[in-house]
Amino acid sequence: MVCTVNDLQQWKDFPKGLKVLLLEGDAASAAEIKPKLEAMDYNVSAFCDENEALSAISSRSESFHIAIVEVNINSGQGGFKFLENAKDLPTISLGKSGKFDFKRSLPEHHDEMHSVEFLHKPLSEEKLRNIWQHVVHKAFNASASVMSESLKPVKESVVSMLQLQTDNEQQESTYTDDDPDPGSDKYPAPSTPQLNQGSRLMDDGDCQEQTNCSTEKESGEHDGEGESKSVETTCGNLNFESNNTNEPMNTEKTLVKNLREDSRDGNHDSSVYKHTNDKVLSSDDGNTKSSNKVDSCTLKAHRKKMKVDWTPELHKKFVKAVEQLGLDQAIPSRILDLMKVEGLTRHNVASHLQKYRMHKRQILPKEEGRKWLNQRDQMQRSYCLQQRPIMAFPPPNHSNHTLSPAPIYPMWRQSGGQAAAMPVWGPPGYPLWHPTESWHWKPLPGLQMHADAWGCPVLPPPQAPLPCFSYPLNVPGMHHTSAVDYKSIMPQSSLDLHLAEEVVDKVVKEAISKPWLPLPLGLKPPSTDSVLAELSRKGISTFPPCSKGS
DNA sequence: ACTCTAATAT
DNA sequence: AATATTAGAG
Repeated sequence: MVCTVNDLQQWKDFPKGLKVLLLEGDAASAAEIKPKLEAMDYNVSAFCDENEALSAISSRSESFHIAIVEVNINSGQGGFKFLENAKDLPTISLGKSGKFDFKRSLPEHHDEMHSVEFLHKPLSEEKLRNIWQHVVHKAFNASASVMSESLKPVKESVVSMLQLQTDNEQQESTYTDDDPDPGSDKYPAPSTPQLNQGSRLMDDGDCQEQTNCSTEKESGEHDGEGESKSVETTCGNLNFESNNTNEPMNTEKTLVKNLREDSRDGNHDSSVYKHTNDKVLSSDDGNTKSSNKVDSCTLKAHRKKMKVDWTPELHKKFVKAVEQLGLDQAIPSRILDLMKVEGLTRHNVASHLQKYRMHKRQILPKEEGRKWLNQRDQMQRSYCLQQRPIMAFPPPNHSNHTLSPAPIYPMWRQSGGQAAAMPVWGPPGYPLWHPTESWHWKPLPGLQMHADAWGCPVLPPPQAPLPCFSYPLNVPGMHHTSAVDYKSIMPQSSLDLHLAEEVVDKVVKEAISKPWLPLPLGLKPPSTDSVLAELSRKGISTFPPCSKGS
């Protein structure tokens, strides 16, 4: 039957001797694959007849560790029956052609249910070799169900890990030398150069955790989790390293971490950082070369709080939530709600928010100050522009002075107090916003993808599009808005007065504080429409009707 | 009870 | 270096 964790532990030179059932449509391909598997020291039983295979597993099911089954979508019985009946076995489905996504063509219930993986026919050696990982996975699966819920994370990390599995480690043909650690570092990841940068600090985190774990373990003050112990050990021995070069099985790569509120919260449901879409993923931001390690820490996690890995994805969610909330209302709890990331705690968010705000405060005022002067730079592609041309100047060649070359859009400034964070976004596909004084979110040089980390090119949520100007409103009929207000609203214009830009700032300031005057620099006031939209967004609906146009 | 901030710990 | 944790204040 299925391998247990213990089995694995005791398995001397795993995966040598792994018993593989091969069910192939035709003898020819069976004859082709079988030797390959055998060359890897797998113990292969090949079948061409589904029923034979079935009776084989039913009569001595314990003698197989894994099955590789060719499924044939076109012919009614191509392997499905076997799949149905071999649920106990980790089963790899084999697709005839690599040309189409046969996985999708499978009857729904065959999806994840019965196969641990789907492979296309021209099988690479690596893929064949890696099948042992599914056995491991299954073992974890089983133990997880026996053990506490808290082990799920482990299982899941293994799962996701396995999904990443791919072509690596071609070099050695076998794992031989009784090394029970087939995934260890001696198989360096052949990742694509440009992808390398994607690999991130996860490892640090893991290591750190690992440290924690062992420490904690040694202190031994633990509930006698005998089982978990054994798994831990096993985990420790199994360091998978896999690379993702495959069709990215739609899944974002995830290395699941789990979190938990501290004991006083008594919040037990929070443990796992994962949820299909809403998981705290760690990871190489969609990159590759992930060196995933399943370590004891993952287990431990259910005791200790784990660090949240604020990946760009996660951060994006965060930013999106913040923007959706409208900045001034962006408080941890609400953000948390919006993010809908399981396992994430308010604390986590708060902490992140703190950083986020600091960042914004640090860089935005400057940007803001320059914006006005910088307008010449903002290009036409601006999202804002499509609604309202702001700039009267034609785009210049290049501002080679200090000005940020990136288009910055005047944003709505929120009075309300300190943190006047503001979204900066732009049209999709435009590499706007290079945070000039970019806070190195992920200081990987050249890793542009992080530009949007704090970056904000998060598009305005369709539900609550924000107007994208911040020019102080001066609408006919709204004259009660005083210049004093503007000052409090945009105090930053005085910040840089002592700098070289002081002249510019002056102009800006003036424009801000005297909205009734004609705008300098060809600036146009915001349209009434935009103003109204913003007002209504802010719940102000009682304003005198005003005439269109300015 | 929650948020914010700063300081400090990991 | 990035997060978490803590503490004090609002």
